[in-house]
Amino acid sequence: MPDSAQSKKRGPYRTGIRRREQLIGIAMDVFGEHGYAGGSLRTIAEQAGVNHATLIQHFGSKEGLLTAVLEEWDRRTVENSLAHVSGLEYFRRLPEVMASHQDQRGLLELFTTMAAEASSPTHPAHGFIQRRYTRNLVTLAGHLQQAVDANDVAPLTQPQIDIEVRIVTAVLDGIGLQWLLDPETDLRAAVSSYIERAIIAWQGR
Amino acid sequence: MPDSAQSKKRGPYRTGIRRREQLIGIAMDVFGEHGYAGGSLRTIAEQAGVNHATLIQHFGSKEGLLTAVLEEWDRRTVENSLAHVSGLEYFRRLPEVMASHQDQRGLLELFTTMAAEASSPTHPAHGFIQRRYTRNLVTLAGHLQQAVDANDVAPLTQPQIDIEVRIVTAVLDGIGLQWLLDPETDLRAAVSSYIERAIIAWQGR
DNA sequence: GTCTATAGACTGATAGAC
DNA sequence: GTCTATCAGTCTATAGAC
Repeated sequence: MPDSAQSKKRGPYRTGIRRREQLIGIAMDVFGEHGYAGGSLRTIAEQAGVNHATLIQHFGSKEGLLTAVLEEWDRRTVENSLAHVSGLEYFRRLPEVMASHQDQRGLLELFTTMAAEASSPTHPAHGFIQRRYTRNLVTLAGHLQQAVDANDVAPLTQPQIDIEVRIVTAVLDGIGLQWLLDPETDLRAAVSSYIERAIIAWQGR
Repeated sequence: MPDSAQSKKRGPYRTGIRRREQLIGIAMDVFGEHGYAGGSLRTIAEQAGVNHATLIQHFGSKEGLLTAVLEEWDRRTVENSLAHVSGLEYFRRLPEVMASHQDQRGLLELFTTMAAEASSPTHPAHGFIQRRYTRNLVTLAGHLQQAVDANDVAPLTQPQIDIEVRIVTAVLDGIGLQWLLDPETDLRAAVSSYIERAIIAWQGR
């Protein structure tokens, strides 16, 4: 397991970082399953096999842990799937991206639960989720605009683009929720069905 | 206000019922804003100006109160909007129905938060929400099938119908969430935009 | 029908031993 | 870096007075 050269001097430092990542992973599952208010530090600590005070030591507070969890989630979803893709191809990839969530139910539970909970302005993650959605809409709008510029689809006004990317986002969120509630739901087929029709509609004007 | 004939004998009974309805209404707001785990009986009782023990007396337990809230929400949304409409007309009404939610933010918050929270099988409302979604999908599928039978749209297989109504539901849920996160969102325009395109796609095969 | 009082468990957080 | 011990606060629920 240990690197032969550096394990003795930096061992403790390494284990600290790894422990931190492990704690974040477990917190993701618990927050995803019980929400923020319903997921206690003690529950998370128990599943990790550490004391609940350790969590405070690492993250300062419960809200600090939540922030770390959200940043990790952001990092995974961004780096994960959609780099090096742009324009219409970006949208064509979305069914595949959603289908990949089926292997990580906890992540999708976290996202769905936090987005709903954080719609209340008093929730600790409210600002984070708001910024996250805005950024996502801007990204999607950029790719659709790019498709327009490349003549892959017919021209669209800015308000039209705004509505289109909102609908795409809504379909992804809504179908994800339906899959959580009923795993029989064919995620890929539903998203694919919508995207294909949307692209045809964008092209045919 | 009181019925002249019976008010004296049944007065206390009446106030009990009215109080119960008032408590349910306040609980809807609190659960909608803080979720189930985050919305305490004390907070609800405080906003109602009664003791928290009163809530237990009325509803037996916190979960009993949640059940009462969900049933009331179900009753309102069902009776409210879409009776006496069927087939394609049912879908054409949806943008208007969603737009009407803008006057009752609390109800939409409740629905969104509970649906997400209850995706966890351990949540008290899990079964209720599952049945609610199934029933809704069946209703939508029935109206789409009716449109097919009336030759308002081209024939669709059963799996196709299933996917179509899932996408419609997803759009409604997803756009609702976006409006909660950003009240600038044009609910009506987004839903209307999707429904119109969907109907055109259903017709043109 | 609503109240006070209280039980008993759980919460997030702090201090200090090792 | 992780632990135990403990804090004050909050939770749901019960019992009984009025």
